[in-house]
Amino acid sequence: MAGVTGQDGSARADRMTTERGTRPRRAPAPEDRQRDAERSKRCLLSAALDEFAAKGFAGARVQDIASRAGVNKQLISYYFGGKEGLYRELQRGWQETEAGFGGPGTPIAELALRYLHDGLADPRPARLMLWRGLDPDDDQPPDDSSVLEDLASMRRRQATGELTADLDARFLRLALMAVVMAPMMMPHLTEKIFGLAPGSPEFEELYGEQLRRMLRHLAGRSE
Amino acid sequence: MAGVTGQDGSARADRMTTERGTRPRRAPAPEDRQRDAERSKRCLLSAALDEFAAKGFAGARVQDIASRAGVNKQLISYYFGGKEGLYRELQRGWQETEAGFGGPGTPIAELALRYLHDGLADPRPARLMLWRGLDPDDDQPPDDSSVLEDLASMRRRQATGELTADLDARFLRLALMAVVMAPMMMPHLTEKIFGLAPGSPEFEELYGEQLRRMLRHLAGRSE
DNA sequence: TTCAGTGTCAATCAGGTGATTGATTAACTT
DNA sequence: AAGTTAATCAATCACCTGATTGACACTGAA
Repeated sequence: MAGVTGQDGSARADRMTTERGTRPRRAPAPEDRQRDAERSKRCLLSAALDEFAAKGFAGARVQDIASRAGVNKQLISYYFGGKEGLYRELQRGWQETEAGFGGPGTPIAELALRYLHDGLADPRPARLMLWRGLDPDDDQPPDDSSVLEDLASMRRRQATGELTADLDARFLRLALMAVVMAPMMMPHLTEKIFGLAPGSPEFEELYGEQLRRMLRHLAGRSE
Repeated sequence: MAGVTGQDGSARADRMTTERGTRPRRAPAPEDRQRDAERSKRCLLSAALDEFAAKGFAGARVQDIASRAGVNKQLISYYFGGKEGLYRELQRGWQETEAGFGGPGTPIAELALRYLHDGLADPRPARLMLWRGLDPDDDQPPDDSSVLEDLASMRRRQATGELTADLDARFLRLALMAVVMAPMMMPHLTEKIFGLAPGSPEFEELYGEQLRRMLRHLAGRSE
């Protein structure tokens, strides 16, 4: 984290004397303008996802987030109202893009594999969720709708015979989620057990196939 | 936890003047002596388990641990060499009592239910483990032996027909663990899905039965 | 009673935290 | 060209962290 600062007085002086005189004054700069609030926000959010996912809220340091984003740490207060605001914004933004466990027509195995793939490719959101779940003073938003939706979807699959009706839909929902997320939640243990890095293609291939087989075991009779 | 402190100057003065004069001088106090290093250590360890399990290492505060234990926070340094030493000691002590996933003759369902029961009754060790797994700069001890043992046990069960040979033993190990631990790892979500507190007897009964059924689905043919 | 050793604690320390302040400048408007 | 606004940052703030210090009382032995 030491070499990323690069924000001392000299650099500013350079810009003032050299750049200002060199660059054409009337160039608004299409993509690489020096000052871009949106880009700064984006960088901060991305860096925050990294840091929070890696160390949790209590363990993350705003200085590290700012350094990673390449901006001054004060911007966190400026744009998001502080560390906590940034954290909240992160959750808000992710919840919007979350598709829910739905997907009416898609086979459950395909859904699970997609979640597995996404989670292994970028475990940050899953880890963030885990950390939130562990943190007692992290007020989980109600968000009942998507849960109910998922349960309805599960029951539909049971009615179709895609999933066994022998098991409670709620159990199926939680258990399936747990199995899919296990490699992201316990990467150390996973690697120790499988001898493969959870992020490697080999692992995804292997685990995905196992997931498929497990779901076959949990299928209803008519399928 | 607020009333347990009782460590201000006045209290000490009281003890000095009143108690010393009142209590018989030659009473070594069998169980409730005021100064008992072992008891202090025990209280600190218990309080630390509470705090670390609840907030993780970074989120826990030594002052809170000391207050909960009813002793001065300096004792943490005195007995364990600081916050980190206490954390390590906690892990060491727990690892010793951990029985491993073994249990040769016991049915796998019974083992799973036992783990479920223990975990629901006191989720602290499980949560601590979770937190350790999440924390990147928490050096997990190798501890390969128990993992290998568990895998061997799984394969044995597959050979017996207690578990299907269709699935990889490694997958079975991780998946089963994930499903058992899910309610402890995601208590909020669990309660939202089931409408029951993970700690309630009703939930344990329900979840346990589901676990049993799932294992039946994953049983081999001969059983 | 005296005396040393251990258990305990209040006071303090140095370092790091996130937040605030005020100044400076890029980008835009007139 | 001059003025305005928004974006950025260095410096500083008050606070809190875990660790250290130095004292002191309880305990048991002499």
